[in-house]
Amino acid sequence: MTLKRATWQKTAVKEQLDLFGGFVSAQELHQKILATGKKLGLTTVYRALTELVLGGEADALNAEDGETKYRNCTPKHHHHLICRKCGNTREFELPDFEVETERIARSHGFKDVSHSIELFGICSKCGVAG
Amino acid sequence: MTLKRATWQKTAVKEQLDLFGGFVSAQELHQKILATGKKLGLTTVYRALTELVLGGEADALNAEDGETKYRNCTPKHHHHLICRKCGNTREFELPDFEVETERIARSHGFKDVSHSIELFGICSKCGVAG
DNA sequence: GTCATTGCAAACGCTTTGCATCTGT
DNA sequence: ACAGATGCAAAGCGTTTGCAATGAC
Repeated sequence: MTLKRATWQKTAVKEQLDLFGGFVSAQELHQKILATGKKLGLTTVYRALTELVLGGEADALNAEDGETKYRNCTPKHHHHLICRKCGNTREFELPDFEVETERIARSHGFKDVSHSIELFGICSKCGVAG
Repeated sequence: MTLKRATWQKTAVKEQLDLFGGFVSAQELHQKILATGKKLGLTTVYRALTELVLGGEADALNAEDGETKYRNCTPKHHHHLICRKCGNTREFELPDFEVETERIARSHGFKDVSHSIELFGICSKCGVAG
């Protein structure tokens, strides 16, 4: 039996993820924790994040740059609009679509559905220059 | 100036991508081409795919397993419903949503928008067993 | 004949794993 | 004290790059 133990490292990871709010890569999170003066291994951050995702306390998303980004699970499900040039992200909600995806999945006999919706574009700042 | 040259390798990659229809990883595509008797390097497949994406002839998507999947750019934009257990995929369309995403992006000052929508769930076959 | 393209192997970056040590319970 | 957790270093995996040979133009 794999019984979980509370450690300050795991607490630090969850705390920083919470504090950050948006999507962060494991490595960025690691840097942020180190910056607070706490010293812990990158491996531990990965393990803590995996644990959080499995426990439903965090979401994972595969970004375009190949990194896996994590975020604290928020009660209100929202999506991201990401600038291809500067990487700046904005959040938006899709109340109707949440229902729609459920319907589509059901009609195909799928259940226990989750969805990943990301919009990529050029933001107003980068659009002027490029 | 980087002027493009036509090679049978690039043709083979585009041809197989076309023929496949859905999302394929570079490695899968490489295997498929080898299976047709043509011999070419994996590197070449990656380079050909990158070229196709830049040229707007193919789309790229970062899958959950960390691989980058490519597909031929189809006039009719559709999305995927993927089974978490068996990996089986089904396609669906979201005519309304195509417009909706455009609207959302615009309202945030974004332009030149593309979107990635993937639904993950448990299909009927796997749902019975598991 | 030139110069982009190919293809192998080595390099890369992110993530995972092996294993000895440490620590929460 | 025991079993899970940590952290370093090394392995793993998909992808990219360096460079000599090749082939399209």
